[in-house]
This record gives sequence, C-alpha cells and structure tokens, in this order.
Amino acid sequence: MISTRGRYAIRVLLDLAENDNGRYVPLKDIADRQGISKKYLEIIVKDMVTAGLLIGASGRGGGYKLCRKPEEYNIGDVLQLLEGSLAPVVCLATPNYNCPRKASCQTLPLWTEFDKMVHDFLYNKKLSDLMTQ
Amino acid sequence: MISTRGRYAIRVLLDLAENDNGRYVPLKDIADRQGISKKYLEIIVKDMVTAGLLIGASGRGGGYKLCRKPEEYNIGDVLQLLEGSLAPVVCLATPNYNCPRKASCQTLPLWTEFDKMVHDFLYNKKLSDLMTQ
DNA sequence: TAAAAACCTATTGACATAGTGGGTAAATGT
DNA sequence: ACATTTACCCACTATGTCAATAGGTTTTTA
Repeated sequence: MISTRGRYAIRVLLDLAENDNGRYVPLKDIADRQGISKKYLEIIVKDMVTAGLLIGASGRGGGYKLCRKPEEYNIGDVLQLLEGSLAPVVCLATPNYNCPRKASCQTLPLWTEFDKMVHDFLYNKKLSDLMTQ
Repeated sequence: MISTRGRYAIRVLLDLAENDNGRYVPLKDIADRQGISKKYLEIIVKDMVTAGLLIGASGRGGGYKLCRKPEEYNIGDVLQLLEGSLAPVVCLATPNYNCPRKASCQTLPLWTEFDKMVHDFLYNKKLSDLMTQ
C-alpha cells in the first residue's frame, strides 16, 4: 500500500505542473488546493528539494517550482524517494542483503519477476501522463 | 512490501506440496524445515484453514494437508488472505470507499492500472509454478 | 490414558505512519 | 529600514501494524 507521502508527492508535482506560471508557487496555495495539511507537506517537499525534484525559494515571492519538464519526471523515482524501496521483499530491496536462503529460495524468482514488472511500470510512467489539463 | 505473513503462507503451501505423502503434516515439521517459529506459523495457518486453503486435523497423526492440487492454488488468493487487500491505495482496496476526490482525481487512473497489473500477475501465478522438485 | 497435535486468547516490544507544534532564517515589497 | 511572507529546521505524539511470544484448552489416536 502506497503511503500518503508518495501519493502527496505526486499530487504536489501535478499541482505545480498545472499551475506553472513561471513564478514560484507557495506551499500554502498547493496545500489549500489539494486539501492537505501544509505542515505535513513541508516534510515531504523538503525531501523532494533535497533530491533535486523541486527548487525552493524562501522569502516573499518564494515557493516551489519544478526543475524539469513534466515528461522528464517518472513516477518510479518519486515513489522510490518518498516510500523507500519499491521492492516486494527485503532481499531485493537492499543490494547487499545476504539471505541464507538465497541459493535455494523457491519464492525468490516470483518476487524478482514481480519487482521487475512494478519497476518497469512505474519508471515508464511520466508525470505528463497524469496531466489532464 | 509483502509481510512475513504472506511470505510464510506461500512457504507453508510449498512445503506441504513438496512433502505430500497423503498423510497430515505436523506444523512442527514445517516450522523446522522452514526455520520459522511454530507459534507464529499457527496464527498464519489458522487463517488458511478458515479460508479453506488447508485442512487441519487435531490429535496424534494430525497436522495439515492441502485440499487442492498445487496448480489450483493461485498466489493472489494466498496473499490477499494474509495481507489484506493487494490494492495500492485505499480507494481501490475498499469497494464502498467514497472518496470526495473520486470524480476529479488525476492519480486514480494510475493506481487503477497498477492494481490491475498486480492482480493479473498474482492471480495467474500458481503454486505449481513455484515448485522445483 | 498419555502423548501429540491443533486450536484459542492475550500480551508485548519495536517500528512506521501521519501528522502537530514551535520555532529560525531568508528574501522582498513598501 | 522593516514588517511580512515564505521556506527551512527540530522535536514530539498518538495510533496502528508487525512479528512474534506466552500459556493455556481441546481433540484425536497409538
């Protein structure tokens, strides 16, 4: 189940993409439009700035802005950032995870195939694919 | 991320499928082979019996047994039972969920498509597909 | 009739989620 | 210059879930 962090992040990006007037958009406006607590969004948006998904500007006239075109954002990146790994099991989530069952695990192929499917889906889905206006 | 409940359930089914000698298999044997706490497995297996995935028999000579052929178990059913809904978002998980954003939600199509993909994958994957011996 | 097994109820520690609260720092319009 | 607006930062909390553990009772059969 995708948490609010990931879902809200996508909605913030969508909101910014559709209300892009060249200027910075205050978080308050986004929070109001989306009906989400501004305080909570701060936490999420902070991670997005750190990761280089958004640019933030303090002070009057400040706010947030996309730093790429909507078709250059993929949903997988956004979710991975906010949700942590998208892998279905720990052994696929952490690269150096040394599971003692690894060699003989009969379920690993299932999870590997599942992981690949999810990965392909989410990384090929772009922010622009979600835009309607 | 799939929890231990779902993953252990699959391993129990696999264990039963591969150690089927026509008799009931005690949970202790499964727990020992799989290296999982028997006490914890009890909780998981109980749900599987209630849902009709397994037959349990008390007393000496008792244990658990599959009640269908391995190719008649699909992984989706098992995970749905142990994990609850497999849907990525609440509005798709609960049928009567009345989200106020439903009509205008721009992310719903994404989650719907994602849900369908996961559903198709897991419900077409059979227990027999995971068996190696 | 004793052992072996399932079956049942309750409890626990650790962690994640979804926020809230109370600030400080930076930029700008007037 | 300065008040206002904005981002940015740190701590805290209530609630719930996860992954077990603990200690029993009932059922069946060798």
